[in-house]
Amino acid sequence: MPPMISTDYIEVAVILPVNQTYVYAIPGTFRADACPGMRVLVPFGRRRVTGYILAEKKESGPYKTKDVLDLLDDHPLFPESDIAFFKWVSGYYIYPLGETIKAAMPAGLDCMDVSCAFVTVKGAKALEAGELPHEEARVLGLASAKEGISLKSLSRRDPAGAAVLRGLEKKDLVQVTAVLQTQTAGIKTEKFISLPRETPTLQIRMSAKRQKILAIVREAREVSLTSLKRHVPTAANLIKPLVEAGWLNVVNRRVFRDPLGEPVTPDTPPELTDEQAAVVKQIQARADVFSPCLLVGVTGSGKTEVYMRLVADAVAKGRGAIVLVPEIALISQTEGRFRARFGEKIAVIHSMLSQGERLDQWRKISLGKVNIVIGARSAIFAPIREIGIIIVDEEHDYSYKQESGLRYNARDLAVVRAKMHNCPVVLGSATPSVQSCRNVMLKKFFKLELTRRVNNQTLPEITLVDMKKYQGSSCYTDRIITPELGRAIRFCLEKGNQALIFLNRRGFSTFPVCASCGKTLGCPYCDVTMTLHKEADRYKCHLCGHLLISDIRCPDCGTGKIRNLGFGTEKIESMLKTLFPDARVARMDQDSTARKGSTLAILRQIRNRTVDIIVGTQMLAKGHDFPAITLVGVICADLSLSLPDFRASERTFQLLAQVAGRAGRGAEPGRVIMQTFNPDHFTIKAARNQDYLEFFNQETPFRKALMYPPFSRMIQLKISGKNADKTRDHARLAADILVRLNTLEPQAQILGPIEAAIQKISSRYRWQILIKGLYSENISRMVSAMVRDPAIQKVKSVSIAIDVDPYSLL
DNA sequence: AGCACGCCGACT
DNA sequence: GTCGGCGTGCTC
Repeated sequence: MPPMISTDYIEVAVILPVNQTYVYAIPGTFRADACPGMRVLVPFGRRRVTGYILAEKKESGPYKTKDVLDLLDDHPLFPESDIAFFKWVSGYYIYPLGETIKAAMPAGLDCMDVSCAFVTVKGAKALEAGELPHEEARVLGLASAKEGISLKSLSRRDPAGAAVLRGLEKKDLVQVTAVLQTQTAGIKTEKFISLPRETPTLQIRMSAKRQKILAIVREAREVSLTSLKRHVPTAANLIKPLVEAGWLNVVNRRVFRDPLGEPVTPDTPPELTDEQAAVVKQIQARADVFSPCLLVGVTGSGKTEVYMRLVADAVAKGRGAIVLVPEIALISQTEGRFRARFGEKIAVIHSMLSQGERLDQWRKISLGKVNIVIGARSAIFAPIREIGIIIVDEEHDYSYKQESGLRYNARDLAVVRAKMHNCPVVLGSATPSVQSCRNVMLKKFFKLELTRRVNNQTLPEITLVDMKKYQGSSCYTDRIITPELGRAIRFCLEKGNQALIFLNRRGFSTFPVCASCGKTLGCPYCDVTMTLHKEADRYKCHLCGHLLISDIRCPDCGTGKIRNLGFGTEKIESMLKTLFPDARVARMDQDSTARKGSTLAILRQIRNRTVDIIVGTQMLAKGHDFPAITLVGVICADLSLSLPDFRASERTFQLLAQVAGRAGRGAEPGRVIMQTFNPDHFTIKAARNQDYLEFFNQETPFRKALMYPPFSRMIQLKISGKNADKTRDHARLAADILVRLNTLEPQAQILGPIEAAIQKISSRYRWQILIKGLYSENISRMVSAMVRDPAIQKVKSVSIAIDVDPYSLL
C-alpha cells in the first residue's frame, strides 16, 4: 500500500488553467485513506473543482486554508514517483500542471461545479400561461425541456440567452444554482444469450425466426446479441418474450474481444535470427541504464519479435514495460501479437476502447495487476511504477503528436520517461524520422539495424509514372488513372489478387468553381473550398463540417452552374468501377467509415477477399496486413509535397514508404505504381528506392540552411479568436512582448505574427507566431514569461495555444 | 476557467 | 438617480 497522508495539509494541483498549486487542510476522516495520486474535491473561490494530491504538507503556509470536501478515489491513479514526470511535462509544454495530469489520465474523471438554471414553479406556470415575450419563453422552454440547463450550453445556443436569463431570475421564474457535474465513465457491456438450465414450461408462439434464434443459441451455447443480429436482424425485439417466458437467459457482461472478431491464439517464441539475437543482446547489455536506441529495420525484418523479447526480459527482472504503437484504424497487428505472447498479462490503451474500458485498463496497471502496457500515444502516461523498457514502434509516425490541448509528442516523452527510470528506450522504424537520424549522428542515440527479412520475402518493386505526359490527353481517365496503372490493375485482377489504390484526399470533387464568375465555392466559416461528396449528395467543409446542398447556385453571382473540378477517393472509386465493371470495388476513408463498425466491415471484406480493388486515404496506409494485396497504386504521390511546411517532404516520404509497404505481404511478390508530377524530386526518388538515408542526406542541408529542426528548436503560437481585429492585435501584442523578452544570447528568431495558412476555421480567425532558437530552455522561458504577462492574460476573447516542437506549421 | 468587484454610459 | 456593460484580479 502506498504511504498515507500523515500531516494536516496537502498540496493540490487543481484542474484549472492556473500556474501554481494550492494547499488545503485534510480532515482526519480522509487522512487515513488519502495518498498522493488520488483526486480530491476542493473548494476553489466560490465553486468546487477536482484536484490531484501531489504531496503532504506539514504547514499551511501564509494563506488561510480550506478543508478538502471529498476524497474521490480509493486507490491512487498514479504513483507518487510520476509527479516529477508530470511537472517536467507541464514545464516543457507550458501547460498548467493540473490540466497536464488530467490530460495524462483516462478521460471522464473530473468533476466540477457548473451553474445551471432551473425553472421555478412560478416559471412553469408563466410558461404555460403563454403570456411571456418570445425571448423569455424560448429560454424558459430550453431550461424546462432539459430539466435545467447549464449557463454554458445556453450561451452556446443563444448568445443573448444569458442576459434574458438574468431577467428571468430576477422575476423568480428561474433559479440558478451550482450543480456538481460528474462525468461517469461507463463500462461497456454486451448482452449474451444462452439457454436456461431448466426447460421452460410456459408456451409461447414460436415463429420461424424465433425457432431460428433458439437453434443458433442451442448450437453456440452462448451468443452475443450483436452476433445474433447478424443472423436475425430483428433479434433484439424477438428475444424479449422468449426471455420473459423463460426460454432464454440474458446476461450483461463486460466484453473484451479482438475487434477483428478473431480469437488471439497463444504463440510460442520462435527462434531468433542471428541479426535479431544480436540486437536483443546489445540492448540487454544496457538494461539498467538510460540508453536510447534507434532500431532501423526493413518491413518484415522481425522488429516485433525483438520488442517482445526485450519486454519479456524486463518483466523477468520484475520491472514493467510500455510499448507505444501508432493510432490506426481499429487495432494494430503489433497489439495482436503481444496479446498472443503475453495474454492477460498486458493492459491495452487505444482509441477503440470506451471510457469505461480505458479506466479498467488503467486500474489494472495502477493496482499492479499487470506490468506491460501496449497502446497509442496516451499510454506513455501509464502508471507503471518501475519501468524496465519503453518501446516506440514506427517512431516516425505523426500520430504520436497530440494536436490539441496538451500538445505532447509521446515519442519524445518516451525518451524523457526512460531517462527518469534509468532504462532503455527503443525507437523502431523502417523509415526513421530526420530528428532521430540526427540524434544518431550526434551520438545521443545508438543505432541498431535489421537488414534482412525474416522469411526472405523480396521487397516490392516500385515504378514511377510521370503524370505530366498524360496531361494533354483527351481521355480524362488517363490523366488520373494512367494507362500504366490501369494495365497493372488489370494484370493484378487477372491473377486473382487484390489491388490497393491510394489517394490522400477524400470526396468526389475537391475544387468547385462557378462556371460564370469563376469564383470557388468556399465554406462560409472557414478559409477553404468545399468538397463535393456524391454519396452524401452535399458539399462538405472538411474543417468544420458545414454542409451545402449539391445543386447550389454560386453564392457570389447568384447565377451559373458550379463546375466540379479536382478529384478525391469517391471519384477514383467511381472511375475504377467504370474501368473494371467486373471487379468489386470498395472504399475506405473517413466518410465510408463514419458509421460505427463499418471500418471493421471493410477490413473484413479485404481480409476475406470479397473485394478486388480497395480505394482509400492514409487510414489504409498504416499498419494493416493484407496478404492478398499484390499491387499498390498511388494516384498522386506529390499531394502533400507542396504544402507550405518544412516537414512536407519528410511526411510525404514516410507516407509513400508506408503505403508501398502494403504490397506483397503474402507469398507473392508485390508491385507499386507511384504516379507523380515530380519524378525527379529527391523525396519521390528516395521513396522509390525505399532508402531513408538517401532522403535524410538530401533533406538535411535544407533544414540546416534555414535553421529548421533538428538544427533548431521551435515553439509555435496559435492565436485565434472570433473577432478579426482583436485577434490580430493580440497576436501583435504577444510578438512585441516576445521581442522585448528576447535578450538571452544566442538570440531567438521571432517570426510573425502572420496570418495562418488557413486564415479562418469555424469562424475563428487564426494568426501564428513562430519562435526559433538554438536552445529549448531559452525559447521556452520567453514564451512562459509572455503568457504570464498581465497584458496577455487579461484578454480573454482571444486564445493563445502553445505548440512546443510543432509537427505541422499549417 | 469563472466569478466578484469596480468603474463608466443609456435608461426607468 | 440606477441598471448593466465588461476590464481587472483572485482563487489555498
